[in-house]
Amino acid sequence: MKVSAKKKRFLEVALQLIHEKGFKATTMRDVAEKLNFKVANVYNYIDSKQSLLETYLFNIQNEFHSSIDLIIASNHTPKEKLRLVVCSYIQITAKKPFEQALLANEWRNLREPRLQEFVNRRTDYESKLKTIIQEGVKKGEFRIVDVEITTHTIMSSLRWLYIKYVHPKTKINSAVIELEMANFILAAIVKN
Amino acid sequence: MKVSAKKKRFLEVALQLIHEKGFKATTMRDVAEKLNFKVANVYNYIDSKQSLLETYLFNIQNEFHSSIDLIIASNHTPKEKLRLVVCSYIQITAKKPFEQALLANEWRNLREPRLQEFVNRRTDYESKLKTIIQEGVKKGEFRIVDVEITTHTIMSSLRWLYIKYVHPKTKINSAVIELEMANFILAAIVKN
DNA sequence: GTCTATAATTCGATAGAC
DNA sequence: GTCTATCGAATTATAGAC
Repeated sequence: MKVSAKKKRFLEVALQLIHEKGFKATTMRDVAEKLNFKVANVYNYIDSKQSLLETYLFNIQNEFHSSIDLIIASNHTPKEKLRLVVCSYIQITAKKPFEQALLANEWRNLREPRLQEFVNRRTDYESKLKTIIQEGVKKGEFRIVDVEITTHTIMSSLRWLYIKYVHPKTKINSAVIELEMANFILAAIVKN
Repeated sequence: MKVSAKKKRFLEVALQLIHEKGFKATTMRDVAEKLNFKVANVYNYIDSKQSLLETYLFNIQNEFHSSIDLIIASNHTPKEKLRLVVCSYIQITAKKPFEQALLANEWRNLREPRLQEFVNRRTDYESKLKTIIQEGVKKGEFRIVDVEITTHTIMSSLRWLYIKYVHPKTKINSAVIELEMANFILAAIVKN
């Protein structure tokens, strides 16, 4: 399915506005105004405001899953897998910082049954990461940690990074960020 | 100023609803209904929906500041200071998990000029933590890290914890969580 | 403190002409 | 695809009686 250049622009503008003001606070009138047309035209591009949110969230969520699935299926050690998860997380964030911001802040605005679907898939991602941690502890690569707390903490520690890309004060070097973050997280749980 | 038991109950119910549904999505009708009276009575307890949000956010923000100010003024080493910051952060979260959730998720709904005020104070808190990290690096207690990234990462890693207290699956032992989190964060940056 | 009634706005979405 | 016009619903907040 082809997406026209106009629709692409619509989706970008809406995404940025929703990030800035929040989903509920962003009106379709806001989006239309920024694109210099009237509200009614919004519905040339989307079915509803809700479906718009769903598009952003499920697309990037799928991307995270594809990425971690590849890593889990690989033959790396848990330590290497964890480093790869961190780096790929940052790469996705770098590529789609606004979507990542929505993932962090706006998913609550989904409605059932999509909300439950989203939460389930997020839990699923957490379980995948948890498996890596667990394996690392079992193999003696990682310190003995509370696996659930550690998994949540690692995920949470990465969650702020979109700010770096949304509001770049200077030119961003993702390699530097990847190194810094991976060092932090690995140092936190790898055995000496 | 005395707060009546009824007002206290009102503030609690409203807080929980705002946490569950989000600030924008929570209507004063929702709150009234849960308290078994009509919408109009809401305004016996508050001036406006906005001022309600401000109350929650600035109260807990002040608590975080009081706490870190004491730690900074102490004679502890940077490493000990960081441990204390982590532990006091968790203690405040344990005491006020719903307010902490608002701090993480709903602050965007503040309006100017209070929004700017809030953001400034938050930046101020970050600077205080940054100072501790910087001191630790300078004294050779901490690895050489990017101080800004590390500060944000530490703060972000703590931000999910309210979930543990809002949805307690089992009886929560805060001492265990404090130990686990402090170990994680200190291991991440303390030199061997 | 509780109610009814209502003002004043805002917003998502549709109808239908061009 | 763009517009005007408008519906219908929801929401914050106030006025005023009891």
